[in-house]
Amino acid sequence: MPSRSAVPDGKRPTLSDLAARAGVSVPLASMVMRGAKGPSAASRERVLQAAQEIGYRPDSRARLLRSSRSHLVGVQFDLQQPFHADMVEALYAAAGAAGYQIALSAVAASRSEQEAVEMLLADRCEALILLSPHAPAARLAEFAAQLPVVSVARRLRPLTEGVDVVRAADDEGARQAVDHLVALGHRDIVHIDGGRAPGAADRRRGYKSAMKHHGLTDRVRLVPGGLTEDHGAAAARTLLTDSSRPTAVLAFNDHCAIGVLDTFLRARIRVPDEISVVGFDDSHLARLAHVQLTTVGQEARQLARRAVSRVVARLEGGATDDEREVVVTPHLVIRSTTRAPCRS
Amino acid sequence: MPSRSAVPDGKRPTLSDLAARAGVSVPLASMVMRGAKGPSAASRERVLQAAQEIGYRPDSRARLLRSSRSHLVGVQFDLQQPFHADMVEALYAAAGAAGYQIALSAVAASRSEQEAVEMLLADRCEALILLSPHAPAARLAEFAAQLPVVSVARRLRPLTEGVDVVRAADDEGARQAVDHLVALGHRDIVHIDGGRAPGAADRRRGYKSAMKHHGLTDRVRLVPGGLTEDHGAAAARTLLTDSSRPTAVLAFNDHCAIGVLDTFLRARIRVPDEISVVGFDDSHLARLAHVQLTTVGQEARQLARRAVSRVVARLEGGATDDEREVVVTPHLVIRSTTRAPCRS
DNA sequence: CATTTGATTTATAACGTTGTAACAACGTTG
DNA sequence: CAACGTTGTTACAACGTTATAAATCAAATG
Repeated sequence: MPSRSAVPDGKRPTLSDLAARAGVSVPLASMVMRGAKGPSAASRERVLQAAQEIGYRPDSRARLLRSSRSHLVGVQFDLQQPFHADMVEALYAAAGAAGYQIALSAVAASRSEQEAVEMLLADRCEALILLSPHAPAARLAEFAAQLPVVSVARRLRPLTEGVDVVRAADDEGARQAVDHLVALGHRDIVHIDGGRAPGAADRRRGYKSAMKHHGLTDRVRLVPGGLTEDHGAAAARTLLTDSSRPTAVLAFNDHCAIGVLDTFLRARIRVPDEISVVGFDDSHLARLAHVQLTTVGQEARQLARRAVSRVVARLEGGATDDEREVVVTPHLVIRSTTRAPCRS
Repeated sequence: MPSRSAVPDGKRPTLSDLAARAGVSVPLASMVMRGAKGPSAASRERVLQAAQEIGYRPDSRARLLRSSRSHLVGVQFDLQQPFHADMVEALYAAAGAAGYQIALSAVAASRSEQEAVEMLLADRCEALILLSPHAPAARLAEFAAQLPVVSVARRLRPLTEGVDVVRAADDEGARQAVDHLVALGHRDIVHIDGGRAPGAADRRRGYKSAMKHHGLTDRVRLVPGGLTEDHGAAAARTLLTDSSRPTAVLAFNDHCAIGVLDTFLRARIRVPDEISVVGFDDSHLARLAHVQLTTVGQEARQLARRAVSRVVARLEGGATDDEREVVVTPHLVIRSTTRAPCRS
């Protein structure tokens, strides 16, 4: 059996191995390793040198155990949602900047939110950031009784005690999309909605209010849709068999928009020449070279920053109640699926 | 400020809080919580009751610190790769079944593999499972000197000391795709390759050898491609401007195949009526309702199982050197982008 | 020279858990 | 009745780290 490290017995080297090697005391080695001020330049040098030699790495578990603060934020995300991937990346950055670490726990078909959260709690996280949690508000409230909880992208109404919400302004996003289309000259703008999905009601409302604002109340048209390509494709087929075809479509999200695009492509309807399509989320789907979907961006970076700063505020005592719900303004990402209608 | 738990001072309840509440000693409470045999039914009842009341949760960090074994496997994955999402899900299941837990560490544009691994090591993982690692073999070898390392989907040649490899048989996958197309009656089968990407050489080889096996050596045709939709689209355009168009295309991966499909669709070439397309990976892209791509499945579940059992073998001493490289046979998933050619 | 100061370093005690060994309390057995 | 298992319980020490306070030492002061 090959040796696993520079320490004879094959165990992972500890602070006392390090201290012994450097010829100093354990606490001093500790101070050097965590960059505390105090040790002289010479000692620091010796310890770091020794650390290099024996391949010492601090054991974060022991560290966290000792200090009452763990500076660890648990993040629950869904493996299959591209938007969550963007969020997790942004969260790493935001948390790091605030001096916190992140513990990931994934949700998937075979792994429930319950399991995911249990694990984060066992890991001694100081706070939870849940991406689009599906758990009932009551369960979230239970967690919130133990530690700060932030729900990202899932709105809670009424505001649940102790659970902060950070989300995009879905209504505002839909409004921006409509404004953009109207500015291009569109009037017959259809919204394929998301039914009972989180955010769907807001997007519907934003769509309607924007149409009204542009004096197009009589052109408002909702087609039942959903979250998937299939929903989009089905809705698009409905539009095709229709006598009066709209000149623009605002889909519930990118997935749905992709289904719409594909159906149109197969039906030989050119996008954006004959009809414009707008999605929602700015997921990586929208950015695919052959898709280049105009879409409403959710500003993952912003959402992440706000979620983290909310958590930090709660933990470090700067939380104010007027920020229990943080709403981030989304912004339209204009790509190649929108253009002026060929004739108005 | 609202109270955060059932314990007065707002701290997370510990074993001694629990023991005090239940009127027993700390070790006894510990035994109950970890389900050890010994405590009487009455004590067990009392402790569990108390745990319920004060919302006690074992602190996994303290647990792991105490016991020399952590039973923790670190998994490094790429947030943006759908195939990794499938693998992570399968790994949770496989590790759980083997009595191990998983610590996730993500790689993304703003987070390097180096950082990801550092964090896993600090977390006291006993082994690493790296999904398609890009780090140079030398770095992997360094890690392997400290703990068991498994590289999934990235082949290492020569076999790096201490690093196990678990991967799909890329050549066999390509072979299966060609066999399927030939069985349908295709003879002019083009391969859009992946250049220098991991696995590309094997897929190329499998393609060529299968063609040869079917007596189609003179029909072998390679078009330079790559990993993205753009690469596929570019290659497809090359094929379009060509005098003799093939009847089937085997793309390097699903992304590439999607680019091909889209280009054909825009050029009014019907798939699979006029031309068949096969992808590679069986990522969620292939499963999209409007894509339904015939593709070579990588068997995430199998790969995960083998990776975990490899790790367990190393940790528990059942490792044999003849399994340093585990190759899992992929299997073709036939969907709607392949069909017999309209005329041979 | 005794004493204070400031800069380094160290001893000690935690953090929350679990393994080991010891300890009661009990009925059994020779 | 003493020795003996059982069964259930507990004291104690450890895991690797860090916070606190105490100790050391050189230089600077009175």
